[in-house]
Amino acid sequence: MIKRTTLADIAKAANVSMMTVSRAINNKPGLSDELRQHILSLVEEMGYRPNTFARGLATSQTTTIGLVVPDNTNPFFAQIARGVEDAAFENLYNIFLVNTNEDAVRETAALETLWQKGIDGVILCSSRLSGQALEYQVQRFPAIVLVNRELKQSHANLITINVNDHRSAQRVLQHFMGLDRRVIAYIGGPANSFSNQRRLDGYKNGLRSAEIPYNPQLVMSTQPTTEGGREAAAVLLRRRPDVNAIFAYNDLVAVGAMQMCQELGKRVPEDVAIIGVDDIPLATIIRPQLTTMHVPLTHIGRLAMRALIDLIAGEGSSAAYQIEPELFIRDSA
Amino acid sequence: MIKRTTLADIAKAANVSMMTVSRAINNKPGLSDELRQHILSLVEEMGYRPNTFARGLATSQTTTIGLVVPDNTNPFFAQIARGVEDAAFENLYNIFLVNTNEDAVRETAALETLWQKGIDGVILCSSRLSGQALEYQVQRFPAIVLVNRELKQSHANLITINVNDHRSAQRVLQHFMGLDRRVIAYIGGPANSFSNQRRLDGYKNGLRSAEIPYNPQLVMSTQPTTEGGREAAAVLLRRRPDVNAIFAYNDLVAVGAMQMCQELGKRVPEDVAIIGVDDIPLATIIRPQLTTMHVPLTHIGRLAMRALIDLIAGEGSSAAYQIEPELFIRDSA
DNA sequence: TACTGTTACGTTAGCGCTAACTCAACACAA
DNA sequence: TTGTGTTGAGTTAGCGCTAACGTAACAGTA
Repeated sequence: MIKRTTLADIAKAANVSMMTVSRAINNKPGLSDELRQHILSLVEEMGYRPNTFARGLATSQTTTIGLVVPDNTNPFFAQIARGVEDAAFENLYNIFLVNTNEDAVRETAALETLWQKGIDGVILCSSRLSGQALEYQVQRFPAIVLVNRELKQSHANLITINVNDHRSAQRVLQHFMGLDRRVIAYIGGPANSFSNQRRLDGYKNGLRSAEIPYNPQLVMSTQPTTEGGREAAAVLLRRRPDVNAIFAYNDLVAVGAMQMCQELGKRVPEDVAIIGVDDIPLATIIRPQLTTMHVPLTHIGRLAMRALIDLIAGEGSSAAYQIEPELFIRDSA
Repeated sequence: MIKRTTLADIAKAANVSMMTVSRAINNKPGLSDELRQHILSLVEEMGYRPNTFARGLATSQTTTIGLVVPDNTNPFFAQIARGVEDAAFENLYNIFLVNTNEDAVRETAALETLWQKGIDGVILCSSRLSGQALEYQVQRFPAIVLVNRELKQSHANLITINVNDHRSAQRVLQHFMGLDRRVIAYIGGPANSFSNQRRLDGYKNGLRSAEIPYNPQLVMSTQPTTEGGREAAAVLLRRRPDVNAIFAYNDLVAVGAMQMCQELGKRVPEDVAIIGVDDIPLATIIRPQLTTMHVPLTHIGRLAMRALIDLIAGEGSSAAYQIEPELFIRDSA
């Protein structure tokens, strides 16, 4: 390991005070351009890099944020994380990545250690915390961005980013209507998921607009995985073999449902039309290619990071972004 | 934001010196159990959490490591990252995640900022750095684990973890032989990839054992994506329509190749047998399910993290782990 | 009794940096 | 000449913590 060059080393070499060096490297006024150039060249030459701990201790600012996701393996969060990381890199921020495994206890523990690290802010995705616990976290961190979650009260240091699930579901139903499908099932995600609730509302709403009565038999709840989609579809098709359209919680569920349909002898999209949500890479890999509500995941990640930076800088203000997904019509519906 | 409780606050409340409190919370000897208990209860009560910056500055130890991957969106790295993160969480470590986008310049920049943060160690996956640049990084960090990359010289603070690509390729060829396939193509990854080189060697070796002459016409090089697999397979099948087995660089390439085969009227596995490497989730989602060399990715991640922790603690020593993949026979071969 | 070790603490100093203040030198106006 | 800014530095203090050393009190040994 290399011994680090410190501010003091530079100061000695330049025969000035540490403060002058500090001003030079932080681009602050108070010294002649000539001297600044001289110091900067010494910095370069001696390979000086500021110690982030010392700086953090002195300023109580790190250029570090926390990114909390249920599972970075899930393409949905992987894409968001990538967007966050890209924007962070461009702005010289570093990110702590933590998985919560959809577990509120682990999520709390993660936020605890992040807080100890004194980070500047958090991007919290699909939080499973209760409203109260979330309020606590919001007021303890300097800045926080909530993705896929809302909060009743607004806070000066809080920004939320949500997909317009309600309209998303309505758009899907509208497309099914255009295809003349009337027996439309909804294979939803975990019951405690907020976006699931909103999509279900949108689904009911869409039915109402088309004057189709809502039938609980056509609504399932399952894990947001292909396996979950398979199981739910199996149960659904046994219960209601006349189903001719499925709106799935996400693409993973949609793919699972699609395969189960095919295994049970249904053709997709001829017999059963299927639409997912998210537009993960798998959607275009699978055959037939999946019709889905495209959600700009990387964009959301970048947006979250930029919003957080503004919040940290005190330039942003409380806001609630709504992301409007777009229907990408491919082969499954 | 909440004003933090400091060591001094606790010390004052307990009417002891800060050092005694420090000893109590760090579980070090030098005070009575009674006093320790009293202090710990005060810590609990007053909600004290040590400031990591101050501690880092005083000890030059963070409990933080860097995880550098080409792209966290790639299921291969996502799985590894998940393993790393899980092991880190269990050991109370935090991880900085950085993407390099397969770009050596960005990789260097990433390592630079990580070094500034004074992290305890790095897990560097599929590094694109030159041997020389890598040597430099190895000697600058306290501890480093290289995944999917080797280094000629060994270092006391370095551990490498590699998949046995050579044997992997041989195993694939052996399986093809068992299926009586003799016109075997290799669709490789980027030319500058090390594992690609090793797999190609294994491929050649496997051919030699079977006394099949090596034919460059049957070897392609492409991007490690489904799109890359599609393109390469299209070219390959035009050039050699008699190909009856394809060994793909990874599962993504295998899936792309499989789809192109099907689109060109070849049945998989009857006309063309296909085997990939990695066993990402997609392998069991796609139909026919992909026969592939299973690589225990999450396990590799956990192993990397544990090895790094040992290295940091000074308990580990230079080592080169070889991971032996296993052939998972499914439907594509 | 004097010496030696052990236990249970306290003191000092410093990690590397920056905020906030001080101060000298000079220019310029009244 | 005196007063008033302005510029370009330096000085001081402290962020919160811990390593290393110091020390008082007591027990055990010869």
